[in-house]
Amino acid sequence: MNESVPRRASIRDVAAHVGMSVSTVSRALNGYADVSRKTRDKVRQAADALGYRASFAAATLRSRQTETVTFMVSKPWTKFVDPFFLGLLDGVEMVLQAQGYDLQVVMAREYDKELEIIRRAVERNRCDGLIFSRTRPRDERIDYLQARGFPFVTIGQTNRNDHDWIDRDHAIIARTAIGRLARLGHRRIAYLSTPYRYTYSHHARAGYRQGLEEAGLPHDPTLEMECFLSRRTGGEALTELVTTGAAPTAIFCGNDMIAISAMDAMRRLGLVPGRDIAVIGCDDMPVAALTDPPLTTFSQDLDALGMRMGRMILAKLGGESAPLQSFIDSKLIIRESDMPPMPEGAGQ
Amino acid sequence: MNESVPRRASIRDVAAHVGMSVSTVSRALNGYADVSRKTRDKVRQAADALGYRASFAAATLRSRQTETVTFMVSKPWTKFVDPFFLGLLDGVEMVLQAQGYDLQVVMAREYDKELEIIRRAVERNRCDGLIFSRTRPRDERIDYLQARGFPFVTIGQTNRNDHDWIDRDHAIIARTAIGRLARLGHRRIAYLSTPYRYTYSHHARAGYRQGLEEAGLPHDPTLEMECFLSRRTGGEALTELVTTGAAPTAIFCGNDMIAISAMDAMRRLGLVPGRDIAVIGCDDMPVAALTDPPLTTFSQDLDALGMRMGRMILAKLGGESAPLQSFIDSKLIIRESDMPPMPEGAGQ
DNA sequence: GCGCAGCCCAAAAACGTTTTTGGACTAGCG
DNA sequence: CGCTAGTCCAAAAACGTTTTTGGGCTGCGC
Repeated sequence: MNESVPRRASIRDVAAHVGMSVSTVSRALNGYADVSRKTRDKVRQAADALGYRASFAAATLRSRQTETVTFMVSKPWTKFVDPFFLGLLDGVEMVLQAQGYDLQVVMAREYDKELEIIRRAVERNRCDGLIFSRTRPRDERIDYLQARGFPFVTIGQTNRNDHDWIDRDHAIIARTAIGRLARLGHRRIAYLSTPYRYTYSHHARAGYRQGLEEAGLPHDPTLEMECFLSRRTGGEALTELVTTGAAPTAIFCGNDMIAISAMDAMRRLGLVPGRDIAVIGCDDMPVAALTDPPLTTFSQDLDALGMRMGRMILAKLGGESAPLQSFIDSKLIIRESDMPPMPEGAGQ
Repeated sequence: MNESVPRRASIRDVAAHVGMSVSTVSRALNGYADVSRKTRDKVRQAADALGYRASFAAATLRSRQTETVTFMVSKPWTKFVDPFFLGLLDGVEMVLQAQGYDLQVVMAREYDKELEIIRRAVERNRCDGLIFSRTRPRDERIDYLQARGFPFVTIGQTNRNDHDWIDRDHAIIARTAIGRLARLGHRRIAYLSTPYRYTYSHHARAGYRQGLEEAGLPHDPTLEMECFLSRRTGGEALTELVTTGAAPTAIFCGNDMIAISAMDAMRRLGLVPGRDIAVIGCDDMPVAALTDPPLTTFSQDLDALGMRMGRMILAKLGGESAPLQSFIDSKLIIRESDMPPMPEGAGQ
């Protein structure tokens, strides 16, 4: 179809053009020290003139280096949830490209496919390092990569936790939220959890319980509800709590989507979100500032998170062998959804 | 570091294992017709047993085929704007993977870098086809690819328009919006445009003007304002309109972000969005349903758009040479922000 | 028995780099 | 002058596939 396009210049052409050997050209282009500055300049100039670029396939075939990091994005990060994702990528890409690395993103539709996607990438040698998230307490992706010694960084921890990760400290976040609600005077505080298949949900729950204890509040298991994106949303969980008569006066939600969904349900039940039931979310999605009332929630500095991840994976590729593990800051953003409880007897 | 991992099985190993030649194994694995079914099964089985996977680099080096499509996402698609992006990717990926193609995403921080990114991908042979968006009236990315005969599909048109694209019909969208606002009784309708560097902004403006004409309304150039994400946001444009005394009673916004920003400014000016100034947006971002008042806007079926793009690029890779160009449907989603104008004299 | 398809397969070339190996030249030192 | 170290470079091997080329079987028709 495009036969008319002249064959691309190869390294041989460049070598012929400058009257040097192929190996010298290669070494010059790759910045090796044992080629004189004059030679290097001459080679580079010739390469530019001929429009030469090293074939990616040939280079990685020989060197076994792709200079590429793959970021696998899990499917439930979609629609509403994904502002998180893109902000993150931005940070990662920024630090990778500064070191000459390419960032590639692949999508995983279902969790079942994630391991296969990783195996493909690793075994076909399509990247030098991996980044992914949504870690689970027992995560086969991590088992696989650890066994193979392949460099990777995750967002989130696991039970084994002997690998490289970065995470928010969800235990502290939850504790902080409960502490604040308790100080406002709430005594029945529910935890609307993200799915327990993810490790961080457990950390948040632990923080929730610790927060209750510190505030001297009893732990009522019926106030802990696991929520999902489709089946039993935050709204459905809240409705359940209210209609079974176990209504809390405040809720802490594992993420903003749950909080928004719950506030929606409150309105449907004739309750005023924030006033009748206080709510604190987590993530500080852009929408959080726009809800009614504006949502009190926990921020995350996505750029910082992304850049930190980029630096971590680069460190790994550079040969760092000690596990790199770190928490990233998260601040409570106080808006208007966390009001004190209604005075006794003033309710319905 | 990971020297202990046994060398990966190569095609030679599986050939030896089944006692056949390397070429037969290759042909069997790649499903050529001239290898018997029995042989193929035997080979596949051996490959599985040995955990063999063809080296990506070696395969593309020889065959010049990457079986990969690259999607370049432009930077201004970030934070708030990106639900668009991820929904799209989902559709594309779905149809690509059904044909055994991989989808890769790369990010472009600034427009200046986009051409360079494309050149790198094409000239280093990292993909067989490209998808990108945010087309401009004169778009050097497209000039480059067309000249090279490299397969690509864009979201959006250009002035040359002799390439493959998919787009919403922004002229019709704008016309529809103006028509509706005019029928509601509005006579001063502003157009808060997306940046004119993008082709579709011009189409929308043309539709806006045509809509005015069809409604028998005069065209007042001061009611056309170009808006950006940072400098002169929708809110700033609206403030300008109102404070210079040229206030419209309705606005049509090139996208939902502009609309949201404008509604925000209205409140700051003591105006009630929807009631004092009607607003219609475009995109139907998830937030649109949550604004106050809920935003009337134009939908886009992202899955459908993505899948259509996937099919288009596959057709191109399959050798289709005629230009593929198509519009994708967009429906007006009526919510509450497009109210009739206030009765004369009832203002402030 | 011979020729001819049709099916199956093996050997080797080719893809375009990077890396290894080894050697030539120069400068410095005794 | 001879030796050594340092600098620069060339030739060739290697990476792991796919594709090309060519050839050996088997069965069938004559």
